[in-house]
Amino acid sequence: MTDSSNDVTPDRLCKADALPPSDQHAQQYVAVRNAHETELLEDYVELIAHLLKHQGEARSTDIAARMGVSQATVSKTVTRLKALGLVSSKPYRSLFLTEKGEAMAAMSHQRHAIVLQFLRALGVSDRTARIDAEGMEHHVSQETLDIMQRYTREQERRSS
Amino acid sequence: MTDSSNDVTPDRLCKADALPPSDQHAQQYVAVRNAHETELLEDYVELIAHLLKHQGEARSTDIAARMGVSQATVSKTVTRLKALGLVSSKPYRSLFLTEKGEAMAAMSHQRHAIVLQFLRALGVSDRTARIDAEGMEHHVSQETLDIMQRYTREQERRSS
DNA sequence: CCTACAAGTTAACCTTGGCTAAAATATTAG
DNA sequence: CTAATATTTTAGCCAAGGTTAACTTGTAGG
Repeated sequence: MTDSSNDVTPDRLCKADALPPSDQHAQQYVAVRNAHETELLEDYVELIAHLLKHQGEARSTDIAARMGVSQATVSKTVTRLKALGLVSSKPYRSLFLTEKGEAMAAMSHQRHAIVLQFLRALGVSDRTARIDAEGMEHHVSQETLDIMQRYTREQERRSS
Repeated sequence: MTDSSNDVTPDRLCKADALPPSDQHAQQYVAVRNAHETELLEDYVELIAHLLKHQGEARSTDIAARMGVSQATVSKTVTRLKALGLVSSKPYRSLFLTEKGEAMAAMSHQRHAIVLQFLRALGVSDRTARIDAEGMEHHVSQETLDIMQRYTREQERRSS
């Protein structure tokens, strides 16, 4: 029995609780896995962009400190970012973003900002909002982002 | 210069945009990495609990289909779940949750439901809400969950 | 100028979470 | 009961993202 639709399921137990069909359900997990793949890259370029803008320079040391990892890890990840054409740098020198990297950083930063502002508008404390936004940002679709942005604006309008 | 607080930063460019201090910033990423570690485990136990409840049985085949991975992958992950004391099973037979596994499944399911309902209450379409909830659920703190739940109830009250 | 220290890189290792292919075990049909 | 089919497990592979330790390169001070 490969198909689970013709089963002797205790249907009395479920209701609105039912899962979507297998293939559709699988796509959800696939989407999450895909998000995971780019997550770290996005965090890096976002952070690099920020450092470039606010410190004038993006150094491995600072990235390591901010990401909470060792410099060796940064070095390895940067190698990957370079291979992907997101970052450029000369050996032992500080980092720069390619156009592609900048584009990704801008997108990522915008999404991050939308989620963060939304959480604050909802009433979440600053500390928590920051942590949650960091984790959530990569999993929020455009549709939801639009709705969040609308909500935030609505809240701001009211409190002014 | 290890400390980045005494820098010649172009401060005119920032504002509300400033990053938190390095150590605090690092904690955010650490939190996300920690969440990632348990994410998959939670998804598995949640799914197993669901299958047990709705199909009466949790089989590797179904899990593989629902998660969108190969059976070999399921087998390997289940080994890990068993080592962690979340799942029990005899070789070549279907799976069960330990008490610990059931507790985790219940928590995870509740969180999932809160996030999903919240997104729907916000006005996100069902399809998108499902996908986003799947990705977001592991990154939403208790504080935010409480606020989401309150919001959802508020919405439901209004539309009745 | 050269020496010490800071910063970046490399090497060797680990775990997780995927995969395919092949082997072992159940189940079902004839 | 046995043969075909379905399911589960195992083995061997890979990439990502961590680690520490050792090495290289850059930068300041004396």
